[in-house]
Amino acid sequence: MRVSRSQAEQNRQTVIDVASRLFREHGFDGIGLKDLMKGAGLTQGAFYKQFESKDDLAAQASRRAMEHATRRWSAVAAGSPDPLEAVIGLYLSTGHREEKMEGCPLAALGSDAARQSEKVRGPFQDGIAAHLEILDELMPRAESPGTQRKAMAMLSLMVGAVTISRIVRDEEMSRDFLDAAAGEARRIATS
Amino acid sequence: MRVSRSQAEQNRQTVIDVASRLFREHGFDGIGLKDLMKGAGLTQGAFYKQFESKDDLAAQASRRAMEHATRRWSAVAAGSPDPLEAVIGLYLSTGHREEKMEGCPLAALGSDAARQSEKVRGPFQDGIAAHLEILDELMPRAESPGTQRKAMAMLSLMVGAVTISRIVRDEEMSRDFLDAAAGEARRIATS
DNA sequence: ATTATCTATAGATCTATAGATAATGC
DNA sequence: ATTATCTATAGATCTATAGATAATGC
Repeated sequence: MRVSRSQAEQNRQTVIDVASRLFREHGFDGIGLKDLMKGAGLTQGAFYKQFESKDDLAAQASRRAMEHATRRWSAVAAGSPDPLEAVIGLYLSTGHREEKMEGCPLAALGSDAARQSEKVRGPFQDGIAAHLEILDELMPRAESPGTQRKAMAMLSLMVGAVTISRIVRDEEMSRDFLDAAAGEARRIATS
Repeated sequence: MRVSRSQAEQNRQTVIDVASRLFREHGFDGIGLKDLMKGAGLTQGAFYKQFESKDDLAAQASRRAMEHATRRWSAVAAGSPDPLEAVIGLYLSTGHREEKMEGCPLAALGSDAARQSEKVRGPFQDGIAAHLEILDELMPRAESPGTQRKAMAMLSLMVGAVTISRIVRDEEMSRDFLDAAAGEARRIATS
């Protein structure tokens, strides 16, 4: 039953990956250790040799999810002639709205995260700061000062819009929120 | 043990009021029927004579919370010489950030609501529409068309900012999000 | 006679721990 | 000998139901 150290380490990484997705889909309280471990092909009993507690896993999964999201923004920006527009367009798309499990952890877990321990909120804060840095760098610097504050407003706008677009049952209204936010995000950048 | 019909109805209303606050504080999955009923001075056994299921209570509590929030916006607007500024100032304040239990359900339960049944998301959608109507009416109509879309962007911005300000552990950063969003909300209105 | 609430409980699930097992690592 | 994972379980909690109780409403 015992596996090699590298296999054990790989299992641990798989659990964190799986948890980062399942927490985004079901919320921190909406999925148990049994199903989280099952998602990684293990049983519940193996959990506590790998993690201190569920809160510990939540913290590590949150860090991984936020870092993944940050890298995604960087990649999208790097691969486009209009980087800021690319980030805005991708984030405020129906595609992102539908893929909660792989999408932004702030939109998938925002109100949940506010109720978590400091250990979990720490990784969220770090990820937020990283997102702000990317937006700040992409912001046209010519005529406009205060890009830091603009980045904060833009992130708030985008997170709020995707969150609301996922609540709303009416497809047209849901889409309008994404479009309205995209339009306003572009205006924030160029004002 | 039996109480009069009007007393029973009053008890039901109290349960809905209590639930609308406790769900905002702990999330839909973060509080059980036992504690919800206890908050209304009753025991768990009385629950199913009053409600179909926990989901049923979640829907009714969500409706009440959203209607309460809408009325609050109306009242604040009606009592100020600069109604839109009053709503923005109140919503994006540290006071609102701290009083999750009495504050906006979208900020307190946004990512949770997206995972709920249609029965719960319906009341949220109705409340969102009501909030948009208020913003739309308060928006200066002079030079600016598309007030409907502006209202959507403004609501997304405000909900996102309060949600993030509650996650962030650093007090200065948290406050900066509220201030940045307030500044941008004013600019959306007057552009 | 009806019924709102109570106590009690069923059956499922949750987090966390204990002890057995079998493969690794020395 | 050590240890990663397994099965099994403790003890708490969850939603929902059953039956008793006592006050209302006819």
